[in-house]
Amino acid sequence: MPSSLKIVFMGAGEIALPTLRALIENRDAIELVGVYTQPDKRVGRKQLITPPAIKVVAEEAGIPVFQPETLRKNEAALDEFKALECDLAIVMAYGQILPRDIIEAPKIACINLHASLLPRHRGASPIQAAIRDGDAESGITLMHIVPKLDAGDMILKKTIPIEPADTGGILHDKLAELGPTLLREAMPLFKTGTIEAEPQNEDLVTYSGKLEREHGEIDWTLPAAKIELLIRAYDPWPGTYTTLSTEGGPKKLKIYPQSTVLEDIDAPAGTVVASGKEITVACGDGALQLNGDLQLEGRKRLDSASFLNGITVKEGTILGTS
RNA sequence: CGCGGGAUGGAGCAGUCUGGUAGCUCGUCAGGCUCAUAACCUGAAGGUCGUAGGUUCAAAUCCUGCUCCCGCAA
Repeated sequence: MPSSLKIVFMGAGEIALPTLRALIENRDAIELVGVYTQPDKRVGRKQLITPPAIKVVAEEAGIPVFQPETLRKNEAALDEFKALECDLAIVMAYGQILPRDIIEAPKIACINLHASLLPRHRGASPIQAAIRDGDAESGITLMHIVPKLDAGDMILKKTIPIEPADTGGILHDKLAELGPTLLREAMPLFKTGTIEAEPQNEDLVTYSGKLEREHGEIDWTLPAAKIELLIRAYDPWPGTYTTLSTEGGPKKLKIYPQSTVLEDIDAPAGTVVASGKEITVACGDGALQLNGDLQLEGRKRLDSASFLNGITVKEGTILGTS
């Protein structure tokens, strides 16, 4: 009788939730001995201490939760991890680079679910990068963890197409649902001990770093098609914005999907060339008709027609840093 | 007490500094024009100005408490 696998799950991002839930529901076949996630952090306007959703779900299921600030050069945390004596460590959007000692601790393997088709888009923002770069498809890759970030040999992949209406948020949710499926297919491999893995082609590697709010500032000198991708890729995080000068001074203007690329418009980048129920902005190549919601700093998010009822944006207005 | 903006007919805003008849864009309804229209013209309905108190002859406007929303920050 094969004893059930002892598993440690490590994750922090929302994308890991369906996978964690699947593991919890599958506790007949496996033994979930611990869940690692990020420490509680101050969140929101009120700066309330908020636990990660992963922690809430794990605690509801009665699974021990660990939230070390870091695992690097942390003897106590390392001993704690080893004491769990797990067979398998499953990592998904954990937000920490694991030191070698942790990687080598599990008896069978330390594996990672990464939200891209590796070797494309290693790093912290693979979902946004896939849309931003105009990829035709994305997916989840299951791989072995090595000390180098997202560079391990690949075990399994699941691919889905990127639809024209997909935003970072939509694709994120689709990929999150892929996690449990992928794991279900992979689990038998670990039980039998035969794991075939394919090395990544280093020539095809791309990286996408952690995104900050400032990355969402629109550079109107880019081609319209590029900006359209950016607006979709960065919704809902980090969001895209430009600057609109008002009587009260320059204000941040958030721009939400969707938008339409128009050809054959010749005007300086950032110029509003049409203003009706929506505004059209000239870009480095072509122009972009902003059909999605707009939101001015301090105001509510509005559909573009409502927004323009109250705030007039005349043709000829220049958006961006003035 | 992290910093800041806001709450005004159904929607979005102006008016607040310098108290004195409630205004704009849109929507709704009715009528007109038109082959026709989401277009255009005319008219109408619809507001205890977030909430509680204070100052005043008089408060959307000045003062104070409270609630809710949003931008930054994390």
